[in-house]
Amino acid sequence: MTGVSQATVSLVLNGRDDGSVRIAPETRERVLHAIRTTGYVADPVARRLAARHNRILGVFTYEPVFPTGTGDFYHPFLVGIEESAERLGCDLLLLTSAPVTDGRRRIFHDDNRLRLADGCVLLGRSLDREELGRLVAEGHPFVSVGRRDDAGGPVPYVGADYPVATATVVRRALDAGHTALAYLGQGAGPESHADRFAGYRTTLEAAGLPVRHEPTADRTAADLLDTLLAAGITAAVVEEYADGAAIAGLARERGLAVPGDLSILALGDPTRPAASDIEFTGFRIPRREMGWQAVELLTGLLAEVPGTVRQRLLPCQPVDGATLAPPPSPR
Amino acid sequence: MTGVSQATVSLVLNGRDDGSVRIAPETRERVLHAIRTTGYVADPVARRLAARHNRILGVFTYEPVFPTGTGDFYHPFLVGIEESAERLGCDLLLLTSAPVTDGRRRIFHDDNRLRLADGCVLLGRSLDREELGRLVAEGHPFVSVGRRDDAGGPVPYVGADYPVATATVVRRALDAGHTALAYLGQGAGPESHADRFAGYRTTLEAAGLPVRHEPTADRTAADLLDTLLAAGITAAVVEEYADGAAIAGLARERGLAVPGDLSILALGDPTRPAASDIEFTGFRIPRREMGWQAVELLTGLLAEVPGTVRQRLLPCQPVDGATLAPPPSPR
DNA sequence: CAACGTAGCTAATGCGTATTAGCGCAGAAA
DNA sequence: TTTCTGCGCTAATACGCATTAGCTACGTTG
Repeated sequence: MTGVSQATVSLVLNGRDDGSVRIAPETRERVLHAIRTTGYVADPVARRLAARHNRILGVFTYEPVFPTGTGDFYHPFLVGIEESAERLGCDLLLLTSAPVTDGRRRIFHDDNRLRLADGCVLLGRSLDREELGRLVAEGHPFVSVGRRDDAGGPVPYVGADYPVATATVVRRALDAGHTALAYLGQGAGPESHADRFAGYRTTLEAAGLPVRHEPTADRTAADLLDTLLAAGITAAVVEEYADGAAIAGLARERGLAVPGDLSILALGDPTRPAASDIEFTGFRIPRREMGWQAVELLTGLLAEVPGTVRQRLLPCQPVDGATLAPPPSPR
Repeated sequence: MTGVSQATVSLVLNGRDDGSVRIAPETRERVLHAIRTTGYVADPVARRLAARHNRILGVFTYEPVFPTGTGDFYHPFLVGIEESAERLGCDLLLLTSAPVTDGRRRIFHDDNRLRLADGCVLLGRSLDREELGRLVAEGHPFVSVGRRDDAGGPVPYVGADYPVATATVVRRALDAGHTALAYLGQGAGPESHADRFAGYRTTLEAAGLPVRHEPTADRTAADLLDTLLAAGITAAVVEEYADGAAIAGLARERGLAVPGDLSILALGDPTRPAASDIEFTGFRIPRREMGWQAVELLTGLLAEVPGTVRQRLLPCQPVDGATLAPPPSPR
């Protein structure tokens, strides 16, 4: 159309104006005009193949991205991710094709489109350590949403500061007069659980109080409640919101007052749908902010911005709630 | 590693076994072994460049994908889209980079990654007709979630059958004895609104009743309620759930009974956050199913499956609700 | 007038794969 | 022995762009 070479079009298209390349303003205008009238857009695939990057960020989740069963726990993360991506002019590639093997999605399989993206954000309660290690080893740029232990190298992440948030909540209980507390949940396994428990443990140890821990896996609310009451526990620190809701509901059914007879502290937002109109004392995970910063961090890594902090812990927001009261006076 | 050519690796990788190509089982095994040990994965970009498709589906929304302000109205669509994509082994490319011009996102801009995907799902209340026309004209495979009028050609879509759903709701009101109804909302503009109004109009006309219509734009709930009462309306058919909630709330504040004094029929789920504990009589939009089928249809188009129905209307699910009662006996 | 510089552009190449025509070779047929 | 046949594989090319060395034409300088 313009009698100009493909190279020139490419140069104009990319607005190359640096010292090494010069295009006559008149030619440039002619080409731009042709581009405008034809609506020509460079093929993003070829572009990526040649240029090695394309402003596409992968998003991998170990659970469905748009969850139905997890009470939309992940939704706020994605809101933050999307906002940030939009601001930075990036597209998001949801790696939904990852096949489920042994009950979980796998990043690495024989047709993964991971490398189509410049980098990748990882989301999920527990990431597969082997896959994480491989990401590190192969040098794929990525950021985890949620703190992760090293996996053959430091893992870049944007996490929530569960130790501090949990410690703060526990200290509130101590300040209210509680001396018999128990941690309900795994307290181990995924970093998010271990971190909570660590905050709980150190706070109680510092106060010289016993560190009680009740696992919840495969136990009924009734069993748990019985155990707590038998042990004289006055404040339950629950890892999972849903467990807190179940116990609170049951306690009230039995005529016990929450928090009058039993205080309940929830360590974060519901990850499973939990029907409850109670507002629990505890904290909120800055999910949107975490998603937002994860993308920020990832693009920072990609641009190799010097001085980028690769591991960030964000503070959680305390929630006063209505489930903490002084312990009942001993009978 | 195996002393074999790149072409052979490609053939093995793609499991080519058809008559035209033959690989000795032994060689094949050697190559596969090398692939396994090195964890080699073909570059998806180069693959796409050469093969012209890559099982990536674009998702374009005219509002943010993970909405905060729209009360998650779009979320169920995305759940369906993701489920379907996962089942089909497709990844999703969220076109979040689309810049906002004149208050809305634009598909076509000078760096759109649209063509990176094999096809595209479009989501949003009202799609830009010009852009829609261009998609059709340029032959981009796409499917709209929600019915769309032709745009320089038929638009493939998976929509909700608003005419029938609305007609059904209105007929319920007629059966309950109402003769003074009014439609509250735009009733025009986006197809979804026009379709609702069409269902309303035809039903009333068939019954020989007047077709009243009150626009809601820029009007307060008080103004609307006054107008309805002054006109002796006994049943309000509201396009927007949130408007229904506002009017119902206000009516009750004023001591009116809903539905005793005024029945309110909602034409679908909330698109704006609406705090209301009322369950409105009306219908539910099969959002998840729509998303699901949109992806199905799109992959059908891409595979050029013969006999693919390109325009589908899905039935809405009636909701009995608690806001329809016989009209009050005239005073 | 020759050597040199510079602005403006193009030819050529690489990115990593899929595809296809066709080559070499071994065994069968003549 | 020669010709034929089909199997197993490879060389070469296309895909559409970004990049860069280098070419041409037109001053400029000594």
